[in-house]
Amino acid sequence: MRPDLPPLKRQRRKDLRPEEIISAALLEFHEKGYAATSMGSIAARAKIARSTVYLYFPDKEALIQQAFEDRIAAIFDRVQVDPVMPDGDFEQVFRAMLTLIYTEMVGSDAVVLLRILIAEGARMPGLAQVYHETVLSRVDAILGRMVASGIRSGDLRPEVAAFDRKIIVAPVLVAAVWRLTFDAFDPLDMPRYIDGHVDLLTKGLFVRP
Amino acid sequence: MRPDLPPLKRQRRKDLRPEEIISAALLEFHEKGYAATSMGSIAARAKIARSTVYLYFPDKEALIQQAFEDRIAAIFDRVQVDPVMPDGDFEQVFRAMLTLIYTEMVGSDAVVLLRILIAEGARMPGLAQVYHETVLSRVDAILGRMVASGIRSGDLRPEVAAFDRKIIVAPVLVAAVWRLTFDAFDPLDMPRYIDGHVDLLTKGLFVRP
DNA sequence: TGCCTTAATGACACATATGTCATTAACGGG
DNA sequence: CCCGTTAATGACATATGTGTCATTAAGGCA
Repeated sequence: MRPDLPPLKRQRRKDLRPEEIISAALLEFHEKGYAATSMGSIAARAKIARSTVYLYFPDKEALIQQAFEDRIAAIFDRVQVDPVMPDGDFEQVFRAMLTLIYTEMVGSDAVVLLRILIAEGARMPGLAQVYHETVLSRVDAILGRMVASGIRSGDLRPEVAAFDRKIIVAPVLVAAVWRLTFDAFDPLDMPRYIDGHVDLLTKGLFVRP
Repeated sequence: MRPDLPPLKRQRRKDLRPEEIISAALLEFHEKGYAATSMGSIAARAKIARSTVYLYFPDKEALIQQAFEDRIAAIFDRVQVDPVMPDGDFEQVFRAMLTLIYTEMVGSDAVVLLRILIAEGARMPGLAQVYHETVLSRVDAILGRMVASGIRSGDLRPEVAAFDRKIIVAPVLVAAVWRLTFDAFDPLDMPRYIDGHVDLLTKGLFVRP
């Protein structure tokens, strides 16, 4: 295991720096939180001088803003499916969709973003807005189309159209928060959790014969 | 309107200070976030010298810990009902319980605590533990009793017993987070939200005839 | 009223963060 | 191969925060 200690004399790579800095920053934010993280520790993690960071980002807020836009774009690139799923078995459709959201939510940078957003969102409207416009409104729109289609096909109760659709996906967010905060001493049983969620949803949303 | 500027020479009141400091601290935490708040600004808000704070709390972490315990106790003092509600109309029971949780959650210090918890919980296990042991496990226990009773009476589907009960109250937490973060530019319609939540819950939890 | 306990204060020594700028050296084109 | 552009650096000036301690004065009691 070669220790990367040989300090590998200074390198010039203008185009790679931003991404490296963002990655380092998100790691630091994850460990210490946004407010408690200094530009110095970010630079250290990226193995560059602190002043180098200022070459690419005017300050910490610009950095987190850029990080948000980048990572959110990455998530949607990865998912990229616009689930116009078959109108067939709606329970299956919901389960598939929720499983997708769960896996995209718990793994990856999305959780870190979420935590920063909750912690600092009120003081950084830019972040909240980006997140709202991209992630939230898009998810809501997709859900809206699914629900409308389900009602048309007679699978879903018409009253569901009036729901605030945040209610439908709320357990996902709670699961994410739980893993961030309480999982250490009261771990979440994900399969059981998802089963419960789907069961509650379908039995609640579907017209009973 | 008498300006309270006349600096009202220094007062000695050992017994009132802790509460005053905690209140000031929570206001600061709410505005700037926990990590970004300094002992100095807390002292300023409480109108005392910074060094006076150290007379009562060794550091910021001890202060927030005490604040948590105090405020959580206050919430339960205020609520204090152990809802062994009538087994009659379960939809009404759920609605009453959820309305209670909603009002206790959105107003008051509970939201500030929640935000701090999500932001810093991973780095401050003490906070997470207090919150988990008091608020969460108690709410879960109450819910558990309600569900068991509902199943016994034949109102609730037996499968509900296997649910992770966090799913049932998840929309409450989402509403709280939403108000903290997105309400400024996409306000939450609470009555409609609660209606949707109750409707989803009951139609999902109840045995259909 | 005047004294004494001690709550409250202001200042000190130290630590950490920010943003800027003159200097250094990587490395690609001539 | 060397030289010029410029990415990268280290140091400086400034700002803000922490924790401690000797000093001050509030206010209850004799």
